[in-house]
Amino acid sequence: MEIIIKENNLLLKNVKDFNLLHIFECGQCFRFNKLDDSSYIGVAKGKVLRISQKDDTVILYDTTESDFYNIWYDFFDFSRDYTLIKNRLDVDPIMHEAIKYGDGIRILNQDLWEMIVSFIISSSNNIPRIKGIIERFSMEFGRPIKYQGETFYAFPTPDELYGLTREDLSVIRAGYRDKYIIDAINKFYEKNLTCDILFKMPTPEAKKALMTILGVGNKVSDCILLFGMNRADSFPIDVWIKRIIEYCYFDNKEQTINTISQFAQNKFSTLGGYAQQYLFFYARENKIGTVNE
DNA sequence: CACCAGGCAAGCC
DNA sequence: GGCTTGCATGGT
Repeated sequence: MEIIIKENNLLLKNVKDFNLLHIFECGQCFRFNKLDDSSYIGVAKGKVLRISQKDDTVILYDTTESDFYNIWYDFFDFSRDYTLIKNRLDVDPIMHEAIKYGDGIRILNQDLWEMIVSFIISSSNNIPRIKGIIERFSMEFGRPIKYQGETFYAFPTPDELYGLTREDLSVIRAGYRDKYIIDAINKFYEKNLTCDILFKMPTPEAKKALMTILGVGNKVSDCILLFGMNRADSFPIDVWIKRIIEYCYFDNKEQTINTISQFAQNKFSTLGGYAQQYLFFYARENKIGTVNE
């Protein structure tokens, strides 16, 4: 990868295993949106980023070299060799197809606190509405950031949120999940649970700790581990993953979550998280296992 | 009008 | 322990 500074923009040339559309449409990130020119804009790590791609050239707009190295290099997981991951996961015709279809997916390293709240909101919900709730949440309680004459909002921190009541939260229209968000705020504010504490724990222990938060169960904790803590040994099983695994590997017969979890563990081991993203994207975009499939 | 959406907690047995 | 049910809201 070659880095070129051009006016206020940063050009990355010869970028491998990177597809902006797949990265932002595979359901891992709720705060980036496509513009008319098919670039993406969003807020992460307290900054606004606009980014575009043409073939193997990626442009980060209005970005300094130091922000690239300090923030976006890690955010886009550029240190990881996805060619190696794809080769290791290419173990059967189904995975081969899913990897080919979702080529260029990367698992972003997003803020842990943001992932906790975002995936609490995600439960029994659909992606457009999840994005709406998170956007209102940030707009109401987050710090404003000016960018090109427009105002964006950072994801609010536990300190900024402490003391909010369910009534205060009603403006974001999260439904019954508001009490779960408040429980997460309290646990973080009281330092019973912090990002530092969680990062120091091995995956099974971190999962247990996360599940002490109300509204964080088996699936939500796996998403938090995968998207907020870089724990690719977790394999979140939602309705889509359950459906595609049953459809492709179990003759479309219903299986328990435990069976599917064991199956993924045996098949993908420590790369389960990456396998999950390819399968999720493939299943959703092709409506695998649904009536219209 | 039902039914569903990146599930979960609480209440049963 | 496992199984069932209610849950806010908005889209189809």
